[in-house]
Amino acid sequence: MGQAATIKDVAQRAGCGVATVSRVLNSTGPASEKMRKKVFAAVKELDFHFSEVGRSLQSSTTRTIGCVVPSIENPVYADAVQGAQEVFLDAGYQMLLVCTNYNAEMETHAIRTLIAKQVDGIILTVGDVHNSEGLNLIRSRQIPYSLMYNTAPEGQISWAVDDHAAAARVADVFYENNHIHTGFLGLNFFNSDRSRQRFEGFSERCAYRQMALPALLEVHEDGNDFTPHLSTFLKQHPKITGIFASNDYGALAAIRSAHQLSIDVPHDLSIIGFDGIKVGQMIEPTLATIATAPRALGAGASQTILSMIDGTKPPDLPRKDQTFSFRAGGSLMPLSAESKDDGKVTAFPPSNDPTHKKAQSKRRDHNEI
Amino acid sequence: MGQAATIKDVAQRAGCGVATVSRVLNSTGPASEKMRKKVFAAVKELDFHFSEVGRSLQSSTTRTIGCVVPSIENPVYADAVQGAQEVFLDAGYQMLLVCTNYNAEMETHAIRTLIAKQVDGIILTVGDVHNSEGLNLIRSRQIPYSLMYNTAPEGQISWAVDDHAAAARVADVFYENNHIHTGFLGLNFFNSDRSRQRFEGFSERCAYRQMALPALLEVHEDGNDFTPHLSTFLKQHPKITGIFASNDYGALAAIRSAHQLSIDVPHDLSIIGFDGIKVGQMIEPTLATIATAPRALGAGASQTILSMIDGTKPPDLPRKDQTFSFRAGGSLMPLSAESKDDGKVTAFPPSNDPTHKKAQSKRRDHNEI
DNA sequence: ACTATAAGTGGAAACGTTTCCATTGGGAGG
DNA sequence: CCTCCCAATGGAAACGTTTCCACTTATAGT
Repeated sequence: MGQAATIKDVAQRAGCGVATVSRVLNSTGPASEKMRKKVFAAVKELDFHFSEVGRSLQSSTTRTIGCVVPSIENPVYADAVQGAQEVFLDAGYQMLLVCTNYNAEMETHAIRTLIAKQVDGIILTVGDVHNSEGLNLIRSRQIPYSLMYNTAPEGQISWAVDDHAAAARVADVFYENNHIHTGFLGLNFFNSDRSRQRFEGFSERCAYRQMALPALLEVHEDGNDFTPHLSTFLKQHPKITGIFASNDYGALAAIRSAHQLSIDVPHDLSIIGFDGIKVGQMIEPTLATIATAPRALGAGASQTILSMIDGTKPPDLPRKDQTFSFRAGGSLMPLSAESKDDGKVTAFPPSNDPTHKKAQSKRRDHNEI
Repeated sequence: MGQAATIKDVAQRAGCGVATVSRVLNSTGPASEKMRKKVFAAVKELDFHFSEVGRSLQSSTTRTIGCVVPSIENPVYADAVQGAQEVFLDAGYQMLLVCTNYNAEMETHAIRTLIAKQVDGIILTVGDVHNSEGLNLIRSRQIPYSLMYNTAPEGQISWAVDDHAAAARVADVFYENNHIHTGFLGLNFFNSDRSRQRFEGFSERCAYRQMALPALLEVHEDGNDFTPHLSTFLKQHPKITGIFASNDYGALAAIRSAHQLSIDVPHDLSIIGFDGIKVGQMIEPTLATIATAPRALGAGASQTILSMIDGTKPPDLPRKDQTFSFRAGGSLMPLSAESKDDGKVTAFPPSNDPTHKKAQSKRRDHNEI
């Protein structure tokens, strides 16, 4: 079995021209039964398979899609990529995957190469949607594409969670549970516009609800040394009873650090995450969070691209408020309304919750250390 | 900017032949300074980039690698894939990713297509390494490949955790901590030879240590209803003090279910997981587990393939006992030696641990309900 | 001044397909 | 028996590269 057989070998073996072989194998033209038999026999004997490269050159179509995401170590992207991949695979496309590690240069280079490889479409999450060289290339080349997890600029399509609205929803939830003084835990705050969007949405709704403006605790991904940061933060902002973390890992880290500081979650401190990773429901306490559907987003983006390719009607984008939902969990607990000591409106009648009082004093103890 | 410019357009614009353009751009032959200037100018004006498709056809090389894994929703594979991808990207290769969802048919089909696309190499995790049609195809075509996470059959290369030895190590750990009666929690037991290998390694070492043979609790991925299974299992095997879960998610689920059954981990029941996922260290109690290095495995497999391609010396496979390490965690606690009531050798002097006694009685209460 | 060499260049073949077009042959309708 | 048509077929061009080879020109050595 030396080198792979080509269509010429088949033609020779079957005693016909290459055109006939092509027609038979692709059922794309007339052929006598006799010839068909001979061709199929030759194919079997030679174990022939078409070279997609030759095909691509001729048809200028590769049945390959490019996918560019920051990292699949983040399960949100991993799920989205997998969702996308399944849709493409079903449609007969394979997927070239590139992880950029949040590096703009890699992003540009990867996209350039994808274009050179003549992918039929690109699905991507860029670092900065308003200033992406790669994205510009794609657009100028008129290659079908869909953004993912980027807030879509005017006239562009993006399958994304509405970070702004979701974060606002978190503010509502805190409000409904009488948490007036909150903090925002931002991971990669300056590296990811998503994190910033969440802070913005959260802050605005807090203001609208006449809650205290959230205090910002910005942390970098690297640290296992998060506990001292949290400690300092809570001392600086002793009134805080709830923390919104910009993603679930941040929320888990916060729970863990709180534990180490003898701050009980949720009695002393409520925590809400973002993303809805699977593990959030497998731990104790379960994580209150914004649940999202990464697979569905990935699948949607894929279908959009497929429909651009074959000209069919693209799927409707989900309504913005359907891109997420709040998922209750043990890390969030209502505060008795009495502790709303800041003169704001009282939405719920006070309830005497001894647990909470104890929690309060505990916190105070801690802060006075 | 209509259709993409080709090398012919450049040649025409620069007033030379295509051969010259090719030589200039690839620095693969002589060219006068004047011509070089003209060519580069033309390239810039036309925004020319080589078509990789045309190149591939001519060079029968695609600078593309195939990657086949069961699923990247499992962070172990996600990390391995990302590790592999980075190495390939650095070497100028991109990666076609296919997730098979543990489906043998998809596996075969995907591999067939990858071969048709003439990938320069394939990195893969197959369902059954002794009976994989796709793997046979790859081998008969003599395409550079490396297995990942499959125990390598004679003469094949695989970057994998030594499941057997790692599981044995878990048995040792239980033994050293005086846990003599153990259970094995197998996820996807019949779907994954990895799970089975772990059970085997664990059982054998238990036998060698003269511990009780582990009871097998087999569960399917689907269930949130794991708690009743665990309850039944523990009633049937009341002596069990330690459970080895075939992966970390199983371990987390076990901890959670134990919690719901008012069984305290680790006081009433110790749990050890497998894989060492990141989140295992972010929760309370932290998860004792077998830590593995998926990124390193993925990177190693990639380098093996790269060296097969360019004929350089491949990296050495890690020594089998270096593919994993035991990571201590709060979910495992030593048992006082006194409770080794089954007449086996006593490796450690008894220590009066009141906590443990309490735990024992608690468990008994539970079992009698 | 004349050759031997080297540098610079372009034409054309090859890679593996698909598809247009021309050619052949046979059957049906006149 | 002669046309006409259509089915069946094969040759060849085209897709975008690289590379072999042949050709021209200039340079240097005698």
